[in-house]
Amino acid sequence: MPDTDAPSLLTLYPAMGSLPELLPRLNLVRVPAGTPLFREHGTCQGFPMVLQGEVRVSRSAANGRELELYRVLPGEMCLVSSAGLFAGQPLTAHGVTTTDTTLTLLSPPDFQVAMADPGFRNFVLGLFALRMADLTSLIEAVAFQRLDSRLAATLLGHGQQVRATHQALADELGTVREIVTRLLHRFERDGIVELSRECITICNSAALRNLAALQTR
Amino acid sequence: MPDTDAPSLLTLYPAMGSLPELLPRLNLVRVPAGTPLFREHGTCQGFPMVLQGEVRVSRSAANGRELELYRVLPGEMCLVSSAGLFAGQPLTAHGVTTTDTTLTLLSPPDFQVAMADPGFRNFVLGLFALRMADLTSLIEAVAFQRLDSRLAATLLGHGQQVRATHQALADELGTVREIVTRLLHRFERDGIVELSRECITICNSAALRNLAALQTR
DNA sequence: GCCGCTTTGTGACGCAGGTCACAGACCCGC
DNA sequence: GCGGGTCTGTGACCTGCGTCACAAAGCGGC
Repeated sequence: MPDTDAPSLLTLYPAMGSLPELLPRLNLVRVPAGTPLFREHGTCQGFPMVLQGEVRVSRSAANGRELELYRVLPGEMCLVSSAGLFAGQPLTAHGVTTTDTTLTLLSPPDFQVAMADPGFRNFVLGLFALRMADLTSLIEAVAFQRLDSRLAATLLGHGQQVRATHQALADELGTVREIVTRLLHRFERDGIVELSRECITICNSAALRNLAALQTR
Repeated sequence: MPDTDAPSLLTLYPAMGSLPELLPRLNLVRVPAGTPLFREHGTCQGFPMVLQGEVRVSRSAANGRELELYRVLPGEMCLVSSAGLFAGQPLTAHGVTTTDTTLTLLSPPDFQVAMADPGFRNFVLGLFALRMADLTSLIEAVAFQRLDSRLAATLLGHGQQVRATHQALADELGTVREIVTRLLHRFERDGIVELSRECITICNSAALRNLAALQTR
């Protein structure tokens, strides 16, 4: 894992520039990949800001299936978790780091202070807007797109070489392992990907993009 | 349509109490049921606040199917439409009034002014939080619940007598008319509802609640 | 090499939900 | 009452996706 120094907080969160008084109170935390940061029904301590790494936010259902809602990248904040702080408490999702991650937590009172700043305010509102758009797109995908289409899109979002188990992909899509295996083999048969253990190599990304393009079910 | 005077803005939006300077700039608009307020890819003029009535926010897919995202009730604001103002422009949903509706529009500059007030800020953040929770619940429903379950829940949300066409219910659920008809007849056969043209009477709401309760598919 | 783990492959089977192509039923205006 | 509309009913059929119950790889430790 290439582990350079974390880029400075101000680079990723320029809106904090006008809030120098808060900076000393932010202590960075480094956590390894796979650390659970919060889970459903838990309470939320504050507003996580990611400096480096990635947080996977997903929701799991009764039957043990799971579905990824979105990922939090450096320069973003995790709003689902913080959303609990405004209205009814209980979190509706859980978050886990996918890689080694550096983050910091803005306490609720500090958040209030920060929100008094117009720049920070617009930053947060922008994040909210993006998330809402993400979620509605996900709704549309789940409701109207076929799984092969969604799997194609997911693969494209993981680079040329996708290092993931079929189960992990299933959890991302909200389905089960067998289906992912089946679809991947269909892709392989069509020369779109090559498969090996925990590794999917994309051969024909044009075809994948084609599949990913809206396709009713 | 029982049409009393609209309750005062301050009753529904107490957070506006500390912003008296904005009140004179808010002019109320009355629109009839079925008025389209905004559509996807449109731009957004401002932040709609509903005083009376209801706005249905939904998203439609390529194949002509439609899916309701949520409804905006008096005392709320429509955030999907306003979200476009922060980040990338294009709206991802469209909104239509379901009944005669009274609303007012907060212009973007006025919104900025309002957001400077801590009370209003928390009000807006609370709404965002609620919407996010709504949307994630919808995602879970669409991904993991069966249609009979979701239909049951939808019926329960419409009072004792549901006045709606099967097509309208289908649009709410993101499915097609035939399926709704089929499921409703199953409900009728089981003595849960009684059917007549554009009207569904709930006989056994306990059974409906039972159906609506999480049920894997 | 042996053993136990995780990951993958596979085929039979079921079923919810979507599609199509209708036929009635009801409603309203003329 | 007749003819247009919008609603509703229905049955045959298809298919994506999930379930189950396995078997076989590959990988690692000892």
